[in-house]
Amino acid sequence: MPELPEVETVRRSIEKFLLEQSLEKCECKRHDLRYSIPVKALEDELPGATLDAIERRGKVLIGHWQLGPRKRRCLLMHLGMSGRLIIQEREKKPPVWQKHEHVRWTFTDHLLSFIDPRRFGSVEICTPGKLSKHDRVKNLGVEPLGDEFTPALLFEQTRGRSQCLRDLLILGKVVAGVGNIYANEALFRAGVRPQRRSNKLKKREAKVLVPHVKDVLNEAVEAGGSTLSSGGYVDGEGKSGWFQFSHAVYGRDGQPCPSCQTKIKRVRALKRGAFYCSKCQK
DNA sequence: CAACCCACCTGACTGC
DNA sequence: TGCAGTCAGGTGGGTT
Repeated sequence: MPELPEVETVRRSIEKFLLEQSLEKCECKRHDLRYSIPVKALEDELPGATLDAIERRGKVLIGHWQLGPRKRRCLLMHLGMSGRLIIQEREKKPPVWQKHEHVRWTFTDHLLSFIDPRRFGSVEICTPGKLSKHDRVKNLGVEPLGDEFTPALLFEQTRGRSQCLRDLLILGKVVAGVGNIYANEALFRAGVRPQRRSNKLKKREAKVLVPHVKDVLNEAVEAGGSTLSSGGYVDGEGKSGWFQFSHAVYGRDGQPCPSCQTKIKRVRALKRGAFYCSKCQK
């Protein structure tokens, strides 16, 4: 569900409302998410701490907490397919736990809730020193919106790989945070089919694909992400995104291509849909 | 190492 | 209205 733009939108909500705030308590309703939630550390160690910074690596949110003069911890949060982080103003009475609300952080003025019906998401904790070696972070490719993601890097990384480009983009080893929606959209803009083998990508195609990946992601962040259906993604304040109305191919199989009116096709790869225009994309 | 398949889990939607 | 089948924004483990 949440790809980089959705995670970035949530990150900004958290930054806006929770930075420098002190944590009063943390409660865990259930721990059996994708990885077992460290209940004891969250409930016993974290209260009294201050959220110093919130950063994003790919689709992973990393909260930096100051627990004491020399004690710091990093909280890694992944939203999986259906996860949400919702911020509410604190009322006199704590609200009843929602269905699928698994963790709740109570700050001085706000509540932060981690809600995840499918439980593919995770909440983990580690020390700052071990952050770069953490399982959720250590194998991630470059940030797509950063300077390291260049046509030269993409071209070099496509050599010797036969997997299709859509998969190369979403699997995170080369570039981190691009999911199925934005991979399909960027490939459409670049005129390259999602099922094209990576090692068949030409240098001049890499040159246009990389800026399109960046543009699609930046536009989606500006639009607050994509909300695909009711009950779908919302930002920290519960607001839907609207980039779904700008999708050219994703989820539009059978509908006309916005550029040439040809019917958008859908194929399956890695058990997931890939969408393209057979006329505009080669 | 790379490619591929599958499982994890719940809910929304489609078609009969 | 119900019920079965299909699909979903992600990712890591196992197998070939």
